[in-house]
Amino acid sequence: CSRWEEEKKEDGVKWMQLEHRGPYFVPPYEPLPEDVRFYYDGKPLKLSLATEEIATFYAKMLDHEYTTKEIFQNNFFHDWRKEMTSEEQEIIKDLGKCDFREIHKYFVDKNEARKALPKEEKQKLKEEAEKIQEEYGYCILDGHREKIGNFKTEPPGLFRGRGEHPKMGMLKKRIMPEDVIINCSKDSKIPVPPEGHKWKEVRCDNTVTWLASWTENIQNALKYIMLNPSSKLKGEKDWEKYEVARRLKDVVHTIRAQYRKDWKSKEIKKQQRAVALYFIDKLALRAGNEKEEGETADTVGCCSLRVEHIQLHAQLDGQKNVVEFDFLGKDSIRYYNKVSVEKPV
DNA sequence: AAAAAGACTTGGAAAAATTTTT
DNA sequence: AAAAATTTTTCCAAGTCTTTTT
Repeated sequence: CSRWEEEKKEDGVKWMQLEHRGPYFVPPYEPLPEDVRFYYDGKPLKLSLATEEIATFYAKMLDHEYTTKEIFQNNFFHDWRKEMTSEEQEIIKDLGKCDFREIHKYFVDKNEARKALPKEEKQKLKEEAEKIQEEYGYCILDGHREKIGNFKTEPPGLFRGRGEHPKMGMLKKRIMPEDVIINCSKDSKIPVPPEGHKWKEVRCDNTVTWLASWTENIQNALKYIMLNPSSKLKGEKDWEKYEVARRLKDVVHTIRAQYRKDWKSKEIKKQQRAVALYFIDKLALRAGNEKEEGETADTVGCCSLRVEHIQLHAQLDGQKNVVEFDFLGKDSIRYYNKVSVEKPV
């Protein structure tokens, strides 16, 4: 019996049994050695543990272009100050007077030391990582041992949006067991939270595929621990997708004919839809959804294109009827293209 | 009906591992 | 053996689409 033929489940039900060990938490912060110092206004200043940790996030990024951006600096400094003790808040009032260079150097050196480690030391580290992978990297789903995609919680750090993101530099907080919702089957061994902690919630919802989730503090969005694409659940979904594509192949001619007809429609909506469909088909543009302004970088897809994103030319570079696109798409990737289109468009 | 929340997929960048060149 | 180039893997923000709430 092939894995594809296992009994069909009820509508929406994704599994009957799910057992795992919960997410693997990143190790706690290790304080800097005494001789690695932070300087404020030229003088060394000993920081509290929490403040120091956040300082290291910034220090590690010192040679990254992010740290030269004003939004990044402002967001970082604002969030950093929030976590300082009141004494620290009294002193540290200007990011320009903060000197992270010694901390930065410490991490650069540390990285190099790690690279130069003797071969057997490296081997040992590798084996330890594999042990963790064995323990936390797999789950039991309906009797099969399946690989998990991301079994570690995301480490704390500074948010790096893509493109001109208004939230770049904000503090991404450490995920605690108290933030995490565990999803597993009732009869399974329920994962044990780390010593001295408890889960936010343990639930048994077999209509979803995630094993654990938490709310991330930057966008206030949910993050999930899910299976690896090689797993059965994902594989099946993927297969469905290709099935849809296969069916599409048979009707694509009809769709193309329909939208050509709709170009001449009297209804403006129909016309717009037809033109959009044409661009998606011909240029493989993304569909494009609505989204909140100011919360994210300003990017668009096909249906959210605005007039300022295109220019029309009856004649350009020896081609007729050219549409010139210029906009930021997913991840603020610039989309720039000139296409000659069929006349009515 | 609209808006918000939830659940997944996507894909680029960075890191790590591996191979090739010097 | 070191360095450089290339490939693979990991990571995670940012999309899309669906479901739930208002």
